[in-house]
Amino acid sequence: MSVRVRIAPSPTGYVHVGNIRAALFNWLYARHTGGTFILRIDDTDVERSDVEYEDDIKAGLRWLGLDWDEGVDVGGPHGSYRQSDRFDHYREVAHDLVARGLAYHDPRSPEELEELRKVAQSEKRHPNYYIRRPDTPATTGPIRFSVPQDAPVEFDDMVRGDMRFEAGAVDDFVILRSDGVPTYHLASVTDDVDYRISHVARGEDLLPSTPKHILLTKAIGGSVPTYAHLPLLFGPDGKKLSKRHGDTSLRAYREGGYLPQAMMNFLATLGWSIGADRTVFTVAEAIESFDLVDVSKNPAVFDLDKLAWINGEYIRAQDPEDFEAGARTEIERSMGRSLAADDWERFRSISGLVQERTKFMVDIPDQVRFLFEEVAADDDSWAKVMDKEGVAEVLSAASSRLSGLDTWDTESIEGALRGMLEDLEIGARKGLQPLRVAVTGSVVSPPLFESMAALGSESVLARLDAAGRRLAGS
RNA sequence: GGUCCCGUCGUCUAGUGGUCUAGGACGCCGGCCUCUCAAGCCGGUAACGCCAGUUCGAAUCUGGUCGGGACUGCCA
Repeated sequence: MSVRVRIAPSPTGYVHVGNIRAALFNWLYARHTGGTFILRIDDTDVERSDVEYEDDIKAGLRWLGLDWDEGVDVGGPHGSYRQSDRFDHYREVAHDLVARGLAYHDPRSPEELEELRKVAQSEKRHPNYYIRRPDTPATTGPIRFSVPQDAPVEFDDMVRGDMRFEAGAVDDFVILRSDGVPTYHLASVTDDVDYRISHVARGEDLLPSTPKHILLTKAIGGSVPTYAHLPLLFGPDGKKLSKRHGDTSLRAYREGGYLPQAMMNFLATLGWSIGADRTVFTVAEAIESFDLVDVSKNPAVFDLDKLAWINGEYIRAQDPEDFEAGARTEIERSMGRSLAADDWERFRSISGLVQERTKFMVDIPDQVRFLFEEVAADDDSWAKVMDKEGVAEVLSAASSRLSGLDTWDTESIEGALRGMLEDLEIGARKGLQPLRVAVTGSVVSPPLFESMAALGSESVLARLDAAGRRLAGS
């Protein structure tokens, strides 16, 4: 039997990294087994669903390279792959269940049900002990599935092993709301059956719902898929990763200077390991060795420090041309203008040095802004190195040394400035920092000689001069 | 309260009865390199929640206990 897996996100918010991790595992499993990866949109909650969010989901998947074989946009043999298009079908399924005596209309009010739950709780019974089929049949109210009480529900979960739920612990859940809209349980199970889903790999938060899904699947005559419940992603505080922890939406990382390959790699290490001594690996390698049965049972904390490190690893490993192209995008966006030819050349002459020290793509503009426009030294940098004894001498000595240069390149600049250090009998640290601040506007910058070479003699000399004047004036 | 899940360094994990005085990675600390910042290199820090039991032998098996978590809706 061929593997058919799906992800079924609800478009009720920007796609969460936890859902993306689940998508990744499903995708890896499909690619590893040569199976089919399906994208279905679970938009039964019409109130909260929005196309903007569906677009966000698709954009996120595309960004990461998680291509789907069937589903929204790409189509397939099973219709639209959007649940809101199939409401009539779900209603038929629900009413058919009622006709066969496997489900029933529940005429009780929410208040009555609430009361029953309270009673059950006070008696320390299963909370839904009393939420069962009333003695007298009704024809109005939401439709509940009548949970068979004769046998426990058992299944073998690919990550958790043998699972067993007592029938009495499963409540008669609603499958069709009184307004005729199907619930998640009905729509999801119906689709999984119709689409011939073979494996359902989803978050562990759905584990308690699984017995319901199995029972429903059997009731509508489908074959039960193999389940794999993935460990949840936690925030630093050990609670389910949520908005409270800041950036839980994939979009935040897409816009935050992270490389998609780095994100993929990081997500793959959460709950899965490719081997004892490896952390960084390619997508192809992950596909090669991934299997749902190897997924860990325990929850994983989403560690931003490690993500940042992996991102740096990927940035340094990028092809120089790719890095430059990505950097250009960031720089132009930050500066609000496109780079002129000479701007671009200046950047390219030190791009290798920038690549080595970039952790996030969005940090690039600040590192090289001095190449494109005049930069005023920030107060901290100025106070730290310029308000010191002998700085004026350093500035003028450097200026005269540099202005006498015939060739303007890294070697000659370094030669000139080393000579200056000897003349002044001061160390490199003390003698070069003022020049760095004067030229780049900051105590932190790419290497000085290369930066000067890239900027050009005219600008360098002018900035040294300007710094000297600012020093004299203060 | 109930049902269910989980428990190896701060974090992600390797580990399936002996090769574990528990390995790797991030982080952190120290050093080297060095024009700043990174990167790189070297070294260090730090864990089998606890108690019984099984066994010649347990991180690995069993029971209990403690701790954490998810679910408990006409949301998904």
